Amino acid sequence: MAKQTPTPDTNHSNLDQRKASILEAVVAEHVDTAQPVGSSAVTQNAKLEVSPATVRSEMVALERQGYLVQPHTSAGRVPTDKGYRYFVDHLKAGKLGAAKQQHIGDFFASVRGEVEDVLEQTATMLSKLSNYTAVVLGGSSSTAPIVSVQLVNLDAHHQLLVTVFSDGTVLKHSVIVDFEVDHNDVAEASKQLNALLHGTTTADKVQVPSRQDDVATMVRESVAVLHAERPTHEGEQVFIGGSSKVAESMDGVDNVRNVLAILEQELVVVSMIEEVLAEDVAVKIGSENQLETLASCAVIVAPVTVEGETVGAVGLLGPTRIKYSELMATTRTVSEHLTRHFEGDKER
Amino acid sequence: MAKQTPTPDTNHSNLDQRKASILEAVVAEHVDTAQPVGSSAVTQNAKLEVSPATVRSEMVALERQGYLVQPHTSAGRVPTDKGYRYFVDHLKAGKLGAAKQQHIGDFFASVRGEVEDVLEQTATMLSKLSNYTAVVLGGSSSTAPIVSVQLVNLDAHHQLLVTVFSDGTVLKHSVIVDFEVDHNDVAEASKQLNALLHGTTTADKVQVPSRQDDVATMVRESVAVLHAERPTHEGEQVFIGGSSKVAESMDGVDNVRNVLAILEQELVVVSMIEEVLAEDVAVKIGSENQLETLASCAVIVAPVTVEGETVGAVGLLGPTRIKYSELMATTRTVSEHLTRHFEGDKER
DNA sequence: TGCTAGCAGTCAATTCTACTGAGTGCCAAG
DNA sequence: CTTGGCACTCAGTAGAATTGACTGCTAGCA
Repeated sequence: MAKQTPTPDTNHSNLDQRKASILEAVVAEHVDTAQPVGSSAVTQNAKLEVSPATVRSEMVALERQGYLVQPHTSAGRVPTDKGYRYFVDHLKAGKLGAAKQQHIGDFFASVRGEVEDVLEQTATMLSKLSNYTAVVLGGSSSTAPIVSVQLVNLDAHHQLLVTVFSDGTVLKHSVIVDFEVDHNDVAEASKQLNALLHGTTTADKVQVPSRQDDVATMVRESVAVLHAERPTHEGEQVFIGGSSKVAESMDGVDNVRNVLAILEQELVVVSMIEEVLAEDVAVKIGSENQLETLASCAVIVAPVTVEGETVGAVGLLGPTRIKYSELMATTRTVSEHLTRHFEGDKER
Repeated sequence: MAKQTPTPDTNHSNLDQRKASILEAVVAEHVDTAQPVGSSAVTQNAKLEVSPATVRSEMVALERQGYLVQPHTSAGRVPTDKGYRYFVDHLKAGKLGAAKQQHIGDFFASVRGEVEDVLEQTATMLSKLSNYTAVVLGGSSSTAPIVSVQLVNLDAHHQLLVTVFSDGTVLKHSVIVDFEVDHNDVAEASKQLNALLHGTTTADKVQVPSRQDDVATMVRESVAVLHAERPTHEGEQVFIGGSSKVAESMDGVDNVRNVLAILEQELVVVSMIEEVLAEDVAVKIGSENQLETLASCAVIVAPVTVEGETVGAVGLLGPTRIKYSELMATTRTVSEHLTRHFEGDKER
C-alpha cells in the first residue's frame, strides 16, 4: 500500500498541485460569474488536461477539507473563506494593468492641496478605480513640531485650544476650568503657551508653571489636554469613498444596511482597519473579520509608512467574491504613491 | 341645471371637503401600509359616512385631476406627488409626541463640545429618531471676528494660512507664491497678518501694504485668499447621519445606489438643501426635486437662524411615502433647539 | 493505481396553469 | 346624489410539470 503516493491527501495546509489548480480555477470562475462552478467549467478553464470526472473526485476531497462548499446537491461548488484564504496566500504578487497604473500615477501627479483633501480625493479615486468602497486612514500628527498655539475664549468656563503643527495639521481641544476666566488672562495664557510649546512635539515633555493663579492653571490644563494620551485613534481621520458601491456589490438589503451602518461609525472602521494592519496581514476574508456583520466581506489593507512609522492606511471593502490579485495590487500601488507623496512633502 | 351645486369639480387647487378627506385618508393609509388603497379601506378609515361606491366615484375624479393613480386596473389608488403636495399644503401644523419632544430636549440638554461635534451628533440623533437619513448643514463663519492668523511654511512656494475665529472656527487656506520664500519672511508675514487682521471679520476691508517685497506679497496674497468671495457653499459643512437608513427605506437597489451616490457628493447635498430653503418651502416631494435621481424621495428642511440670518439647516431625506406631519414637526423642533443652542452660545 | 466515460439521481430554477381575491366601473333603483 | 349589486379585470400565489446543470458512483481501461 505504501508506494510513492503523489497524492498524499494531507490535512495540512498544503494541497497537491492539481487540487491547487482546481481551487484556483474555481475561485477565478466564481469571482467572474458569481455562480457556483461545476466540474466541466473547471476543465475548460484550467490548463489541466483531465476529464470532468477526475475534477469531480478532486472537488469532493477539496470539499471534505473545507475549501469548497456546495450550495445544494445538484449545484457546482463555491469557495469557502478557507478556500479564498488558500488562494490569496498562494497568490504570486500580481501586476497591475498599465492603464490603471497610469491612472493612479496621473492622479498623484496632479493632486494638490492640503493633506485632508488629498486623502479624501484618494479615497474617491480608489473607489472609482476599483468599483468598491475605499477607506483611507490619515494618521495623527504627533510627530510634527508645533508652530503656534492659540487659546480662544468661548464662554466663562470654556476655552478652545487651537494648535497648528508645522505640517499644516490643526487640532482643536476643549479646555474647561472651574473658575470664571478673565479675557486678559486668556491672552496671557495664550502667550505663555506659545513660548512654552513652540517647536516642541506632543511627545516632548515641557516644564509647566506650578503657580496656582488662573493663567498658570489654564496653561497647565491646556498642555495636559494636548499631551493627554489620546483614547486610541483620536486624531485619526477616516475618509470613505464610494459608500454607494456597497449597494452594488453586496447582495441582500440587510447586508447592505449592516455594512453601511458600520461605515457610519468611524471608530469601528478605524479599529477594523487597524486590526488587519496589526496582524501584518493585508487581507481579511469573510469570517476572519472580527465583526460578524462583515462575514460576507473581504477587506484589503495596505499601510502608509513614512520614515518607518505607520502614519495611515489604504483599504478596500468588498464582497468575498472579489478580484484579490488585482485589487491587492491596486491597494499596494496607491499606498506606495501616498507614501511617496508624503515623503516628498517632508523633503522639500 | 344651474342649481346650488356644492361640488363644482373645479380644476383649481381646491378640492371640496369630501375629496380632501378621501385624499387624506388615502395618503394616511398608504403611508402606513405601503399598499395601494381601495375604496372600502377609505370608508373604514375616514370619518366619512358614505359607501365605498361613492368613494369610488370621487376617486375617479381625484385621479382625473392628478392626485391619485392606479398601479394597475384592479388595484387601489396611490397618491401622486401632486397628491402628497396637496396633503402637505393643507396639513395643520402637527404636534410632536411628548416622548420624542422629551428625547430631543434631553439630547440638547446634554450635548457638549465643539460646533462640529454638536452638528454631527445632531445628525445622528435625528436619524435615529426618525429612522431616515438626516442632513445637518453648518453655515460658514464669516461673521465672527478673527482671533489669530498663522502662516505656516509647507514648502518653498507653498504656505498654509490658518485662521482662528472667536467662535472657535478654524479655516485653512493654501497660499502659493511664485518666488522661493525665506523662513524668516514667513514669520514676519505672520506677524503682520496678525496685526492687520486681528479683530476684523472676513467681510471687513483692510489696508494691505503695497510694497513689492516678498513679505508684503505674502501678506497681500493671504488676505486675498481669505477675503476671496467663496465659491458658493465653501466653508459650509455637511453632516450626514444614518445613510444606512437609505437601504431600509428606499426600495430597489438602483434607487439605493443612486441616493447614496448623491449623499456622497457634499456639494450636491448642499445645493439640494439650499434649493428647498431658497424657495421658503419646507418640503420637496418626488419630482419637485431638481435631481431626477430623487424622484422617489421626499426632502424636509428647516432653517437654523441666528439673529435673523440663516446659518445652517436641518434636513431629512426619505421616500415620498413618509409621515409628513410627524417628521416636519420633528425637523422643526430640532432646528429650533439648534437655533437656541447657538444663540445661547452667543449670549454667554 | 489512477483516469475516464457513462449513467442514474438530485434538486434549484423555470414555466405553465388555474385559481383567488381585492378592487374597479357601471347601472339601475332609492 | 347616493347606494347596492354585478360583471369584469388583473396581480399575485400556489401547485404541477419540465428542464437542465450538476453530482456521485461504478465499471472498464491504460
